Amino acid sequence: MTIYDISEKAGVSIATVSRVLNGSSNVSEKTKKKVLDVIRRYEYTPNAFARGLGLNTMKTIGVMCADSSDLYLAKGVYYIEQKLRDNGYDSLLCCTGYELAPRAAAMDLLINKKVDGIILVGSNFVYEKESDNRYIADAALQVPVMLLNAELDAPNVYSVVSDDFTSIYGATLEMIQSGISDIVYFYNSTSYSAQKKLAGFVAAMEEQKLSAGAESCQFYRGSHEDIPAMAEHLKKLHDKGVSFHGVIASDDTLALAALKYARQMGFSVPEDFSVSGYNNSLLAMCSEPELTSIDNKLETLCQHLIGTLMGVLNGNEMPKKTVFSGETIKRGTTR
Amino acid sequence: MTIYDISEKAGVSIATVSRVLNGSSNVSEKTKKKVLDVIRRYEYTPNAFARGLGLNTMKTIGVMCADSSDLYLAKGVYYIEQKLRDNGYDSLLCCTGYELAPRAAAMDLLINKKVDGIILVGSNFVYEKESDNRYIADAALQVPVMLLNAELDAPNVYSVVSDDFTSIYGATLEMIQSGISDIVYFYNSTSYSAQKKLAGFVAAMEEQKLSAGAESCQFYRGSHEDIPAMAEHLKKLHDKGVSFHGVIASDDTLALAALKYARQMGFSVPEDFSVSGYNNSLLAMCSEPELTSIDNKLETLCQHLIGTLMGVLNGNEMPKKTVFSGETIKRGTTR
DNA sequence: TTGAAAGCGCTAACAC
DNA sequence: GTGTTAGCGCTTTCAA
Repeated sequence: MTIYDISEKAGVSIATVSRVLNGSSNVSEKTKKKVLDVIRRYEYTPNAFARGLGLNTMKTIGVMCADSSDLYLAKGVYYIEQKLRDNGYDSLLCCTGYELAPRAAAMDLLINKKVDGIILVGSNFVYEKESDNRYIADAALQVPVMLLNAELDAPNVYSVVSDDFTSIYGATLEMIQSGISDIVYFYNSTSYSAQKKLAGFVAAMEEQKLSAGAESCQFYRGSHEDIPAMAEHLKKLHDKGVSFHGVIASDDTLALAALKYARQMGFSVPEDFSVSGYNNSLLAMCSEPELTSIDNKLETLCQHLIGTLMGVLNGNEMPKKTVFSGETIKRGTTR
Repeated sequence: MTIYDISEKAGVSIATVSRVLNGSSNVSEKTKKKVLDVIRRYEYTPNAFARGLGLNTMKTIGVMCADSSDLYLAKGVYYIEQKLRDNGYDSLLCCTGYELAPRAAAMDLLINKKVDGIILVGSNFVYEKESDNRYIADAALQVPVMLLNAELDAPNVYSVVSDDFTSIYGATLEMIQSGISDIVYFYNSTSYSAQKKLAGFVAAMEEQKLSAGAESCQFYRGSHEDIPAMAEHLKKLHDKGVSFHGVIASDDTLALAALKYARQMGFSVPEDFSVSGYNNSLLAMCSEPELTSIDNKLETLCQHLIGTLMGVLNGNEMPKKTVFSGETIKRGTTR
């Protein structure tokens, strides 16, 4: 069933059918009804490919993330998919892992599929080395690229971020003021956002004349899901003679690992040992006591990101960067 | 840059360019190289919409799930996306929630977008009432529909499931044999798969001459993420005078809630109280002690599902239903 | 082995 | 307010 069949059965031209289909105003109520009747009777729906060919868009946005099963990224993807749909767009999902090469390849794929825009979910898409970010700038030559929780200064690239520096800075300060001075910052990423967080920790510590040297900044490399291994990392640190009674984690998983470590050591939390997480994910409710964690307002970020993208697609001038602040959700792992 | 430009620059016809593009055999090595050179020089890539119009496919699969931020469903979506990409297909993601109407709407949308197939991730897509499943059978009239962890007998619908009945049956039996007889089954879904699980529990209990009445089968309605509320549900049950020292949960979240309840009651786990979860998700590692949970081999299921879909798309006869068995991963919450 | 030409089903400029 | 027609960029017969 094509537009020709409908036009024939309705006794009008294909142009009229097309007008009805696209809600054009210049059609008399009478013919409109006539056409609509035929369309409904035959359950006709226009061919999306033909339409795409003519309009050069199929109202699809490419959504890339390292790993859509990661608790935090999954939430991001979820919100974004919802809000895109609300705006009449579909989401083409691409899980790329954390390496550069497959990401660049995925980008090419998306652009060849003629998506109207690309959204990168997660700060890990922006690398430290400037030249590694060429793949983003290149893609932005073709379609707008939106970064969730990452920043990159390039034409047609837009960023919506949470103020990670300030959030971690605040959490660290609070922990210090609660009377703990031997704090370890525990992280597993070197992305732009991760660097901001680290800087927030260091700033707060130094401001309070506390050491924030290599030993207090613990980088964990390994699976993002292997909590026992993360706990083991802290145990080894302790065994090396480093003493600490507080952990600021860059992620709820790492915070949970810190909690596991504390329990293994026989510390009671939060009396002897404090832990602060990040993301305020489901995990924060899983432990006993429940995790103090920083909520970075992911849904707000996503909402804003989609708003910005829609603006860009409509040809409006939109802000290149928007910053929201996070909020500490205090629960049982801090005093 | 179109196929015409390339054909002109290469001094051949568009048909030849098309042949080269599609790896047709009937092109001399010499012209092939000539065309390929031009293509590379101009970085030409064919227009996907035009191609879609001609071939009537853009190699895209619709992936529906209730909520891609749900820990379990997210893993499913993740594996499926990966394996589809390995086979040269893209994933159009649709998060539909748990209601029928938006699901039927999403299906129409996907079909109108001319996806080559539809995958439903999660047992919740199949409803108890037969007529509510018409939306699936209808969609299957247009494209193959694959069900992950759900079953529906209709033409062009294929199921890949884990044997939930046997898994729960086994877990229940084991708990009984460990010396616990007052066991509560704790669940939050009435999907087909959920019913199988429930049946597994009831079968094991009755076989051991234990009661599996209304009080031992606790249905929790409410947010799938609100662990404290779930724990509260069990607390209320206890306050009503129901005594129980074991919980078989249909989900790791519910199991964690049971653990929280046990802790609130001052039970020590697993000495006084046993808990068994389901899905063997990240959550199983979060608690102390870690959760005994049933691994339903999600990745294997997904792998098989995609294999079946690819077979169907290639016109092969494929099995309508495939069953894998689960495996109990014993950790610290059971004796 | 190659080329010419007829679609694929729609949109939109233009004419009436 | 409605119809005619020229694309959009590709695939695929059919001839040569």
